[in-house]
Amino acid sequence: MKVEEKIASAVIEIIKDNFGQVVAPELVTITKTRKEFEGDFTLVVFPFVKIARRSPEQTAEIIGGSLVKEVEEVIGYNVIKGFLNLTLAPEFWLDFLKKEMNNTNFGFQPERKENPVVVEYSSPNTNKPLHLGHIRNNLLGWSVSRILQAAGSTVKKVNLVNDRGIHICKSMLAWMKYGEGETPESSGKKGDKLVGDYYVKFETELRKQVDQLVKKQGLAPEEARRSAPLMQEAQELLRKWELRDPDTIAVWEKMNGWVYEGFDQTYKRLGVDFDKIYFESDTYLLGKKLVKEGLEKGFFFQKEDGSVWADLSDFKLDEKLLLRADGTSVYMTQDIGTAQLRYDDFQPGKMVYVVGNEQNYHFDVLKKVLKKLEKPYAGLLHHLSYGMVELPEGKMKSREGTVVDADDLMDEMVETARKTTEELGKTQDIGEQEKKHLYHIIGLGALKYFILKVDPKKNMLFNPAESIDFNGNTGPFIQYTHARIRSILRKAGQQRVEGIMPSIEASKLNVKEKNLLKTLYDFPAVVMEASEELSPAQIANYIYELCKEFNQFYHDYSVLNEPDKDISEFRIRLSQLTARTVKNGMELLGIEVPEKM
RNA sequence: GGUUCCGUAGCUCAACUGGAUAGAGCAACAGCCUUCUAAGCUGUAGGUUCCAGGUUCGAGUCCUGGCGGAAUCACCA
Repeated sequence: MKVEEKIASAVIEIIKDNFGQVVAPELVTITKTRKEFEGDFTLVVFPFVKIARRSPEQTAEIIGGSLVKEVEEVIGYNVIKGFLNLTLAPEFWLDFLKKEMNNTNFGFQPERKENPVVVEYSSPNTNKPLHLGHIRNNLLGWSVSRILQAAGSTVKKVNLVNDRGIHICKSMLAWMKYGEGETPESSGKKGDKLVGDYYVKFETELRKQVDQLVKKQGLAPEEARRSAPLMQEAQELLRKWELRDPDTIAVWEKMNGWVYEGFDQTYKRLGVDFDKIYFESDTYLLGKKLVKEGLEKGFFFQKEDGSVWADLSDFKLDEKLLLRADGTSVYMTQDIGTAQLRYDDFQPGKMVYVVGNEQNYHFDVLKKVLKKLEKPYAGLLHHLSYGMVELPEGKMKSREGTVVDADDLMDEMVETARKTTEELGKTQDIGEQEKKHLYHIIGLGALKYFILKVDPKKNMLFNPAESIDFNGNTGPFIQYTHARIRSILRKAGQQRVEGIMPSIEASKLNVKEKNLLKTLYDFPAVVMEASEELSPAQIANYIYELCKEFNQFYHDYSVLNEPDKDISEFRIRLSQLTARTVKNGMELLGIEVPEKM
């Protein structure tokens, strides 16, 4: 049991004994004592003053006095206003270090045998290359999966590829009409980029037709868009696809194959992976089937034109289309199918969908529709809704060419890492292979940290002109801190690092060492918190704080040149646990930490 | 217009879920390398937490009403 819990239950006992009432555990808030006050943990006594019928100060005095007697770790206290600051025996912190210093899994919980959590993320369309928005999605999904796992859950990472639908038909059509047989090999283009180009081509050609129709026939722009020949052809292509027309399927398979090759490269470089990949082309039929079953059972209704709808008015939502009049499926249909399939595949205890907040309404509806269908997993859905990545001029728009391409961005980051490292003159004793790897992990570290340190639900801003900093609250700062510690540990030598913990007098601990120990102590709780909140940002902010704490210690005291041998040994252990915590924490963000930089 | 989310230093973000005097980093200014890696450390300056009420011992956080921004309300995904 953790000390905080021990103190909390002691507090409940003390209140019962002294004031004759049992208080709810939620009222007992124990936090870390702020730096400007003396103490380690702080109990807020305001909630108990009514029960105690005494002033906050008197109440705190009574509880504080009893805690010193009842809880052996607590050796002192002071009262400031309604805050009871408790001081723990310094040995407590040393014992903590002793216990954890050789634990390579510090902060990670053993796997519980429970139903897995299925995390869906990435979910790209196969008509466009990945951009900065996808990067946020992928990093979040991967990191959240890793954090859940660290907190003891079994996790299945899945990707749902949007490989069918009208948008895919658009790039197919453009390639068939204007492509002249171009392939990634013939053009040297990355597969996803090539297909993306044809999607753009479709849009530009379509726009020409629309402009014509508006000018010559005076149609409204929306009407013109619908009736333009290219749009008609795309829709015809979709119908042919759903009828499994062999020629259409062949083109579709070929072009999607190019895209997957391109995506795989990007995923690999980004360091994300999946346990299972779903394709909507495999799941939409199941969705249709479920919708039809729902119709037969009377959960849904049909309009005169044959389209199928869900009436969600009992949930205070309106009607939602589930199948078109021509029988083709929509987005919602597919998601019904994939939810079912996923449930059948994994028997999950929870299904997390990492999808942008622009789809909040969609997921609200999906949950309600599944409830209408009386599916047991309707309540397991959790939409991890994250904010958009915005540019200084606003949202990224592919039509205006303001999209930040994922591959280009990674190139830039790695290049900046190279330049910065060379400018700092740190490349001497590093081999070529090693350098390449170093630039990669620094560049991606900067990018990943930049994105993951922001609370997922908030929109965030990315300014391409300013690029991403390597100083201050950044990935490279943390990587640098790790490299410095590792440098000390290398110099200390394996024997000293792996030796036993010296018995030093607890009273010799200085403030920086104690602060560092206290911060390290928090790590397991931070991991749990982050897994409950599905928030990598909490990990990022924690590691940053830890690094700052270490750097202060590093600045003020020497580890290896400390004359008192026991203290030097102790500091080696302390540094060791810090390095490991940094490493473990960064691993949860998918960021590697170097030995040297 | 309805619904949802957001609004914190010039800029980018925190604030342990209602707790003490709202904190970091960038940018600015002033310092610290003969000493384990200066991608570091220390200091100065920067705030009516959008506004107005309310709830209570206590509000950036909760409730109401404004103002400003974003998303969504498709037979797009």
